[in-house]
Amino acid sequence: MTKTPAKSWQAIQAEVTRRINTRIWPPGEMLPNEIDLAVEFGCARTTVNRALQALADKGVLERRRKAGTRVALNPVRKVVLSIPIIREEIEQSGAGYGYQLINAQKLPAPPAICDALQTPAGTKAYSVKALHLAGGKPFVFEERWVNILSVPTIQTADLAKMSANEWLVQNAPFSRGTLSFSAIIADEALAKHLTCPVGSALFCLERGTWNGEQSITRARLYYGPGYKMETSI
Amino acid sequence: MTKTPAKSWQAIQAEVTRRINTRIWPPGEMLPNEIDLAVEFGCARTTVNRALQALADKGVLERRRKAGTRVALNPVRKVVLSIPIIREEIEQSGAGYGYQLINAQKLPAPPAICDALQTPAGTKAYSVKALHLAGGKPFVFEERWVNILSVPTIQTADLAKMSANEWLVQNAPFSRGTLSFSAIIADEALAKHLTCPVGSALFCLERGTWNGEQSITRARLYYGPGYKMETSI
DNA sequence: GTCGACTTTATGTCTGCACATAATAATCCA
DNA sequence: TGGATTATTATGTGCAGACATAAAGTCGAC
Repeated sequence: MTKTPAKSWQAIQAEVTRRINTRIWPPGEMLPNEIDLAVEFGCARTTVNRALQALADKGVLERRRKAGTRVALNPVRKVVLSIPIIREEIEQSGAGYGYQLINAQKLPAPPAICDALQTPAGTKAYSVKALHLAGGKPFVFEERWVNILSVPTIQTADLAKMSANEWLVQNAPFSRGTLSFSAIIADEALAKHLTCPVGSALFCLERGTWNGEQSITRARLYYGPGYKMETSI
Repeated sequence: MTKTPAKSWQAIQAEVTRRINTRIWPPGEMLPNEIDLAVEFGCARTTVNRALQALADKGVLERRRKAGTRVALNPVRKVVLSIPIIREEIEQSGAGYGYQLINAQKLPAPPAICDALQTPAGTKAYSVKALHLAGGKPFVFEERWVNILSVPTIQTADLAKMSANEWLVQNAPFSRGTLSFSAIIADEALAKHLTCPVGSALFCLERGTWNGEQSITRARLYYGPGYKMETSI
């Protein structure tokens, strides 16, 4: 067996990845325990542990106490997706960022929203509609409901100057959230806001946030036609 | 200052998260260095380091040598998205999984594909079209091109029995890949395959994989109307 | 004053050791 | 034989100490 001199845990990670990719350790294969690997690599077990844990986080390895470590049968299931901050995303593309508040008002929330916000049916919530512009053109249409039981102060915020998202980030902490991606047909209202044809396919990102058990907000971001959200593995 | 007895790095992570959420450390705020935190928490610096690193990985903190650690201005940008294995996704929903090969043949690849596969324009590639069924109904339509310069053996694979994805996972290792999500209008061909109306909005996942500098495959998965890809933060 | 070289500092990582924990394997007893 | 108890084992985590490294700050030469 070839001696593999390793310096850092990243080097070990790379070597393990290489062995997986070259099928030295095919999917499903058990790999030697940390102590043996540490001996082989000439380093401390802690270092091996760190490398393997990182790979397990990525979903490349599956580890169980006592059972040991094995190569995941379905590699590459987990991807780190950076949810772009709209402003940054636009500015990085070189276009100027613009923001336009369409309206913000307290309204009786539709049943689906009351359900999502966990408020009694018919409760009022704060509705915010806004447009994010790239180079003066509509880029994302934002449709948001804010739970005024959790965040009453939003009603006094000047959302024409600061986007609801930025305001919430600074004023309403949250502990967990959900995200979903879907495709949706542009109806007349959406088409008008995004100045695109009715019937276009829009990429939709829906986000809900909670602070503990309290629901904060629920937002839908409709991206203009042709938008792609990209990431790499 | 209140003494915070901490047991594990997860507890420290939780405490730091709490301080961020409650604005004790607002966005942009510098936090004490690891040594001071270790003293405060009554643990080793290693333990603090681990907690903070985990938070930095999540995008909650920004760390730079010498500069120190600060609360990220734009929290929660990074999300771990588990790309569902179609078969598992369907089986988990309780529906039976079905797979149907539509066709697999060597064809001159369109320019966009040659470009993506990094082969000379007009080169032939292996085209695979297939359908994944949930409970007998079309769920995902898969349109794939495989680089036969990198993976010639795919031409002899029996893709009626094993999906191209599974075959590739077992036979063609890759070192990196790209993913993109978008929304697309169902044209006649797509509508026919997915038995949905022409003009439906389809969620589209496009994946490209490479082994080193060699391109392996490029696939598009078209999900039926109404599909949502979900994750939580 | 400006540019480089040196110092300082906070994080990054490694080591060796110890003990905790989960899950399997082995054993024991009814 | 079968079910519960105990041992074994691989990973999970903690600690103290050391050195590495990047980057900000400082100081000196010109």
